[in-house]
Amino acid sequence: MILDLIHNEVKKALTQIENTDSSKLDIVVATNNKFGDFQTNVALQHAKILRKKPLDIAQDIADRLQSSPLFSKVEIANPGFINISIDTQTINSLLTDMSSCQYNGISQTKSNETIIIDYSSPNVAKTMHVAHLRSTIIGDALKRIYKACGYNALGDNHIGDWGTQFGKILYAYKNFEHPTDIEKDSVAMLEKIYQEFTQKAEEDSTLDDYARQELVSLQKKEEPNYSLWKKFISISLKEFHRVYKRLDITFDMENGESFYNDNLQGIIDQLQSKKLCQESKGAQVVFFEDDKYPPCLVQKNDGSFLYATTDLATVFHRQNKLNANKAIYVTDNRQKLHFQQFFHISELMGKDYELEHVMFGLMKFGEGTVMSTRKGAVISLQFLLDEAEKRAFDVILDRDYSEEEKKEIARVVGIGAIKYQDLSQNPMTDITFTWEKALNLEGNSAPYLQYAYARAQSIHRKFVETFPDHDLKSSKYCIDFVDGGSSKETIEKELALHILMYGHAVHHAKNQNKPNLIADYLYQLSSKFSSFYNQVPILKEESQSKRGSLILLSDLCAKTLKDGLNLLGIETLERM
RNA sequence: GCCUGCUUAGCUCAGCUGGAUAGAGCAACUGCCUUCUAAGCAGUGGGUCAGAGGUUCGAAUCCUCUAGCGGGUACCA
Repeated sequence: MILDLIHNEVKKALTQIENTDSSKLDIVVATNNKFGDFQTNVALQHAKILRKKPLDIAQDIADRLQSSPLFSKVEIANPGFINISIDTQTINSLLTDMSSCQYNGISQTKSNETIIIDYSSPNVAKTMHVAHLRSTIIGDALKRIYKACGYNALGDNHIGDWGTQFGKILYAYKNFEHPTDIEKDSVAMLEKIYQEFTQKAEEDSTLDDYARQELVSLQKKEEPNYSLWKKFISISLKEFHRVYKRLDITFDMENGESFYNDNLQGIIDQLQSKKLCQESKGAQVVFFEDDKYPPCLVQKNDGSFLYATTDLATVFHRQNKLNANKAIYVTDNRQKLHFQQFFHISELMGKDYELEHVMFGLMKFGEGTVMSTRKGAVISLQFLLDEAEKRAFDVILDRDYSEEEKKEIARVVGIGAIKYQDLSQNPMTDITFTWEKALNLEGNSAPYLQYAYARAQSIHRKFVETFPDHDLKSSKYCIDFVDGGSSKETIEKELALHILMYGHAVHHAKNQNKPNLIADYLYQLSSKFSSFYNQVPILKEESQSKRGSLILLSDLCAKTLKDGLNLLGIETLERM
């Protein structure tokens, strides 16, 4: 909002000058406060077009900006920067606007577009482990961010509930020994017999044939396989949902792969009638023009379908039944080619909305952090969360809270820390898992942000207690920074300006599908608040009106922290 | 082979469509708890942005090449 304001003002000035192009106009926060609050390099960009010296152009623009009441100072600097200082009255009025804004300064999209976010997607009969964290948490954050910007964002959990592995599981379940009480410790049991099957099949390949028979029987919906399959799914879902609940993750729908079974043949028919696929080595294959991508199989030579087929069916289900305007898939970057292929195919088939693949890097494991399904040394998500909560609990062990409060604090801090360490990193880069980092509760971590919030809330409580007659509703922002002001005034203004950038940060994160941009913003916000906290004792401020202004600023900062953390799916605490 | 991604401080990572002195956290070191919560604040040290060219007023960022590491590449998802 503040940027839009400046943007419009500069644009106005620019249009008064001939042959300028305001489409490239970019306003950024000044890199150093000696360069004012914001800066732009439009003059430099126009030097060539206008065939003038950049400094002259900058001067011309600056002259036109001087008269704006929004700015207190407009200066030019070599080689052609324009440095803009915001008038404190402007800041005060923007803060007032933001305080009363129900969206906390996040501008809302006018189109009521439906965005499907496809994330998490665990496989039935497999334990969720740390590597599943990324898709789940990033997808959930994206959904929250899109919603905050006014979109109709829907989460879909595309569960892996179909495929060849079920033949193996069925065979193993029927023939291997396992606890009869399937409800107990069940996913672990299913996983165990699956591993057992894999081992035995290495020695005895006839097992694979038996598994195939079980699969065919399942595909024909024959009993008992069909019922068993349903049971495996319900057991798995039950366990997944326990984890989701702990992580505060929700979905608007959970259409697993099997949901699309009845549409798969239709996809092949369509591809064939449009001559998009052809038979090759007994399978149905899509070839791309100029061999842009390697061929993509949509039906195996035994007639069964593949990943790409299901995904194509999903694309058109979302188009026809959900009226999607956009679908975002959150998966790891190894699947890049697959997404390129089926995105391209769906384009040829007449897809009429936008598809986007948000990829993230692999989770790697450092020394001493073994990660192997075969060796059974997996770090389960449950275990990781338990550890995080334990670590958080230890920090407050001696504090004067009830046992129940301590548990709640440990829960919020522990889960928050796990989420934050993932979300604060650029999704694209590989993430190296270490216990040290995952359970870090200091520095740039969730507790740091939660702590800033809790401190602000604490001030608020004490403020109300100490000044019971103070009417907060009649308080006004009165930041009155003057050039060369004290460090108190400087940090106050810096904090205010940063708060005003919240809406921009959220949209930036949305446009790039990078929640870490919000994490970054919030870390800086907390850091500025912590400095402010140390330098400006609000309750000691003698002027009543100034005191009122400071508490409003602290409150707005707290509100923004809470709002922003919520976008990352991280809870806040009133005390910790 | 072909396609594709990565390489920034001792470690883990930011760095937006090119902009002013490349930033954080951890680790190390120095101060600060009778004052709104020290999960904190203030500060110090630490860099050939893998290497070489190019594009231009200006490059960690864009282009080309080289090296190292990773991922993908027809019946898995």
